[in-house]
Amino acid sequence: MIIWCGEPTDVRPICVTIHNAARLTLMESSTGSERVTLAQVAERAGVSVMTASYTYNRPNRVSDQARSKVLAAAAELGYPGPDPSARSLRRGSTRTLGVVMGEHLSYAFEDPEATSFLAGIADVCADRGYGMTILPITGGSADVPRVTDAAVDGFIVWTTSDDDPILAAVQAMKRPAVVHGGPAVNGMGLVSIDNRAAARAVGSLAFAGAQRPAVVSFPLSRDRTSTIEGGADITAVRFPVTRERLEGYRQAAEDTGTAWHDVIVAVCARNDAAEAERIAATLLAFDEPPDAIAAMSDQQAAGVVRAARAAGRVIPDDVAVTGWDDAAVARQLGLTTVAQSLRDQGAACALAALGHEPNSQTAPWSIVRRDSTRV
Amino acid sequence: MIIWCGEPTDVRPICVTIHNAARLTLMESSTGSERVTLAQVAERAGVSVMTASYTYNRPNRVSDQARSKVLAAAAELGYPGPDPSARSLRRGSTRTLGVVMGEHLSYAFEDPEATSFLAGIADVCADRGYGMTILPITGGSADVPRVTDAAVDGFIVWTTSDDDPILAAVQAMKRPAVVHGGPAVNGMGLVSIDNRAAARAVGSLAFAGAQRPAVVSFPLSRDRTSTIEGGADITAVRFPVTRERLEGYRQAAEDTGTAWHDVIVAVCARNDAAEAERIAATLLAFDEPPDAIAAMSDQQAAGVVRAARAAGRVIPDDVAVTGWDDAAVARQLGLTTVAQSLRDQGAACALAALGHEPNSQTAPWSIVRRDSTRV
DNA sequence: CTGTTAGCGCTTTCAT
DNA sequence: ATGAAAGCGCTAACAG
Repeated sequence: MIIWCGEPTDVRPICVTIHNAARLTLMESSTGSERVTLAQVAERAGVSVMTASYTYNRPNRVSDQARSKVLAAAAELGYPGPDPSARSLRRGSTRTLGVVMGEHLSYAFEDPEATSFLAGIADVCADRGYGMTILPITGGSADVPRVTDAAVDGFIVWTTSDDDPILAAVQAMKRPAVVHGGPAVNGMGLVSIDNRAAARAVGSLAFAGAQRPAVVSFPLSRDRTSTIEGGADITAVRFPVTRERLEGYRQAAEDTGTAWHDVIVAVCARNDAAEAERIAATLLAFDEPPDAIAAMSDQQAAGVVRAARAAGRVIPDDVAVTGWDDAAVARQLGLTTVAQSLRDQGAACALAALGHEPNSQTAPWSIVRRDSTRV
Repeated sequence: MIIWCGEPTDVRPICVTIHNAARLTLMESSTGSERVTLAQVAERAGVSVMTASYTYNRPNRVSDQARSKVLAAAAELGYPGPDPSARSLRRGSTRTLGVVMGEHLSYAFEDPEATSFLAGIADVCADRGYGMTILPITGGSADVPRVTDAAVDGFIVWTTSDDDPILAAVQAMKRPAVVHGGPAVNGMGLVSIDNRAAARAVGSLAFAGAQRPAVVSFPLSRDRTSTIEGGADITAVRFPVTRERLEGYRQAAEDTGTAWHDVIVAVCARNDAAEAERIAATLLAFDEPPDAIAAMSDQQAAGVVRAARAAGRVIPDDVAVTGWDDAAVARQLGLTTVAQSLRDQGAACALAALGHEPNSQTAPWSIVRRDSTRV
C-alpha cells in the first residue's frame, strides 16, 4: 500500500503517480416529486395561505395552534419553505449582493489581495444576512448577460479599465453600485485609496539616492501587452489605478531629479511573482541596470527580489525595491511597501452597495518602511 | 509629501502611519424613477408585451421593425432589461449555484486550497453562464435561513462535520446538492479523494524509520478544541475527512510497528501555519520528542518545519515531516505531501450540482515524495 | 389572530 | 410574426 516512485533529487517534485482514477457513481435521482407550494401546505393544514405565510415570516402573528398545524402539514408534504425566487419578486429585494471580479476568471481567487477584498464583503454580508453572488468574468461577450441576469440588490465592481463594457452593463441595471479602485463612473460609488499620493510617497523611498529608477507595472490596457520602455505615456493608460500610480511614481522620480522618460517602465501582463522575476532579470542584465525598482504589488516585488538575488545584487545598496499592499510576503522579505486594508475596503464597498444612495469613500493608506530601501 | 516614520530595525513592520483618515462623500441619489417594466416598454413601442419579451428572449421570432421599436422604447424609458427575479420565478430556474463554505466566515477566502476549489467552481459556472452565490457561514443560528433563502438551482457544500445543521437545511431544499470531502449525506452527491488511503500512503513515508511518530491534526469536532494526546478516539471525530485521515495515519503507524495510542496527536483549532508552529514547538520540547510529524495540510507542515528549524533539528534525520495538498509552499520547502487538485474537485462539484441527478465522484490523488522524509 | 384581494414582472402555452 | 390569457409562488395591504 505504500505509494511512491522516483528518487529524491532537489526540492522540486520528482515524480507524481496518479494513484486513483476518477470514478463516477450515479446516485438515486433526487426526490422527484413536484414542487410543493405554500398553498398546498395551507390547504392541508386547513388554514388560509396567509396564515401559512405568516408562519414563516411573522410567527408571532399566528396562534400556536395554527402554527403547529402549518408546520406539521409542511413536514408531511416535505415543503422546503417559501420559494426564494417568488419571495424576491414579491418583496422586490433579493438580499444578495453581486460582485464583479475583473476581466479574468480565476483572478478573484488567485490574488491574495482580491480574496481579502472578498472576505471584507463577506463580513458585511454575513452580518446583514445577505448572500454574495460572484459574477465570473472571462473577458468575453457573455460577461454582459451574466451581469444583466444577476438577481442582486446591488453591485460591487473590482477595479477595471475605463473602457470595460461591464461598467455600462452595471450602470444600466439601475441598482446601487460601487467601483473599487476605479474608474469613477457616473451614478456609482467609488471606494479607493489615493493611489497617486501613495505611489509618490513609496516612490520617494524607492528612488532616494538612485540614478536609474525603474517601475514594474501592472498592465496599461486590457490587451495586457508586456513591454519595457523609457517612461510611458501615462495619459494613454486605461486602468485608472495603474495610471494614478504611474503618475505618482513619475512625481517621485522628478522629485529626486530623474526625468520620467529616463525611468524604465516594465509592464507585466499579470500580477504575478514569476513574471515580475523574469522581467526584473531582464532589467538587471542591462548595461546600465536600474538601481531602484518600484513594483505595484508585493507579489511583483517578491519576484524582483528573487531576480536581484539571482543576479548577485545587494538590496538596497545595489538596488532598492518597494512593493504594494503590505502582504505577508512583504514582511517576510523586509520590503518597504504601501499598506492598505483591502478587507476594510471590501466592507466599505458592501455597505455602500447595500445603501440606496451610492457613496464614495477615500480609504486610508500608509507607508511601511523596512530594509529594502536606502532611506 | 514623503511619508514615513520610525527607524528600520528588522524585517517586521517598524511603524505604520495612518496617512489619510477615511472620508465619506454622499453622491447624488441614484435615478430615483420607478422601476420600468416590460409592459411599459411594450406600450410605448405600440406592441404587445409578448413581442417585447421575444425581443429579449427570441430575437429572431420578431420582425426587425418590431424589434427596433421595442429597443428604442426601452432606451427612451431606461429599461434595464427583464427583471432577473421575475424571470427566475417564471422559468423555475435561477442559473446560479450556491456554495456553502464552512463554518467560519473568512475561511473561504483565507485558505488557498479553498480558493482553488472556488476557482474550479467558477470555471464551470463561467462556462455554463451560471453565477455562483457564496453563502457566508458564521457558525451561528442565522446560517440556516441564509441557505433557505438562497435563490439557487443547486448547492455545493464544503467539507464539514457530521452534525452540521447546514446539511439538513440543504437537504430540505430538495435541489441538487453535492458535498465536498464529507460527510456523505443521503440524497446528496459526494466528491472526495480516498482520504484514508492517502493518509496511509503519506504516513508510511512520514513514519518510516521513526520511533515516535506524531500527527498534527485538524479539529476533531466543531468546538475546535486544541489538544495534545497519545492516540485519539478516532470514532468520536466528527469531521469525516479528519477522521479518515487519522484512520490512515493509524494504519501507517501500525504498519511501521507503533501502536496508535503511542502516536502523539496534536489537534489544532484552525488550519494555520502559526498555530501548527506553536504546537510543534511544544511537541519538540518533550523529553522524548517525536521524530516524525505528519500534518494535515502543507500550511501546517510549514509551521512544523519552522518549529523544527528553530529547535535545531535536521529534517528528515531528526524529524521527518509531511504535508497535504502539494501547495506552493510544499515545493518551496521540499515537503513530501499528498497531491490533489482542489480545482478539479470544485469543477466536479459544480457539474454535479448542475445536473438533475446528484452524482458522486472519487477524485484522484498522488504522493509527491521530496526531501522531508527518510524514504 | 385570520382571511381576502391583488398583483410583483415575466414567459409559457395556445391561438390567430 | 404577433397576441391574449394564464399563472409561476409568494406576500403587502387591508379588512374583519
